[in-house]
Amino acid sequence: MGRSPCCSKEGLNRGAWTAQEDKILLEYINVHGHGKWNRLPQRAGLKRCGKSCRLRWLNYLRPDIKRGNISPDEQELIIRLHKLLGNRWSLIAGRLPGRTDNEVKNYWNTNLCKKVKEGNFRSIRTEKNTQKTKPQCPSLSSSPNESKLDSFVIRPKASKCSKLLSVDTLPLSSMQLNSMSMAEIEAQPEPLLVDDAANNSTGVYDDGVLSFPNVEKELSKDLLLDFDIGEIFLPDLLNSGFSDICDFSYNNNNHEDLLPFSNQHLVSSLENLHDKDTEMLM
DNA sequence: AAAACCCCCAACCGCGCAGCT
DNA sequence: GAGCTGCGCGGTTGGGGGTTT
Repeated sequence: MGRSPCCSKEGLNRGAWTAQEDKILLEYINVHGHGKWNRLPQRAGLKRCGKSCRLRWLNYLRPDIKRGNISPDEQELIIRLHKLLGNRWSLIAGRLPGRTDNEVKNYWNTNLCKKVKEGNFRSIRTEKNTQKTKPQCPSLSSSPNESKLDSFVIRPKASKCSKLLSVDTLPLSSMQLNSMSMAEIEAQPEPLLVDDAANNSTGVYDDGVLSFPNVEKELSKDLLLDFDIGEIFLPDLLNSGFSDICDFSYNNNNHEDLLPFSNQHLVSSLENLHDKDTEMLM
């Protein structure tokens, strides 16, 4: 069938953006907001396609972008999240305030992948754990001879989530999980769906922010949903049971022992948190 | 000094999903 | 349900700056 191009290529600028183009785009977005990217260039008077404008805004012009100097904590988090999620750059970037998926992806491909592949990256927190097996780089392990299971990466269906999980069910470490029988795991309570709670809660605006008091009450014990993402997330995450969950080896062949329950929940939570973050930015 | 090589990263491309008609 | 549009994602490319020979 084929898909029509997103825009006519004729007469459009390509390549690096000029300061003038940046200025025009910024001014337009400051006045009109972003969205409707396909119509934006025409309205703003830019000779660029909508996709290009969107990318420029998301990866470069957005005011909350943090550029350069990826900290050791961020490095470690990227590695751990990549171990868990694979090349889900947007999800990984969603856990790194101010970082874009493009930046995380580039950073991984140019720095961390090599380090991880060579085994050069020593975890800040696990320096003392000397028995780590050498990790592999899932994104590059494309050799047909390699078992796909060698890079144990959860790849949940990439779809938008409208429900939020209560993390009550999450703080099970891999050690806890590994010591549980499947029956015990299946007996774990169903996660709370925030949609359900929201249905029973009236939204109120406070200083222009929509909130659901009942829901927040329910979730106030939920550490992952209650933190200040920018300041608290990294240390919290690195010091939480999350690290334990991630501390499985790429080379672990006993994949049946890696309980999908915990990781699937974790991934769902990350995706949901990502959605929540996105909503908060809107 | 200049050519060759390497590396980084901004930008592009194609595809898939969601929502609307 | 089909078709279309808008948007987001992940893989890839190529320009330009830095380093080596």
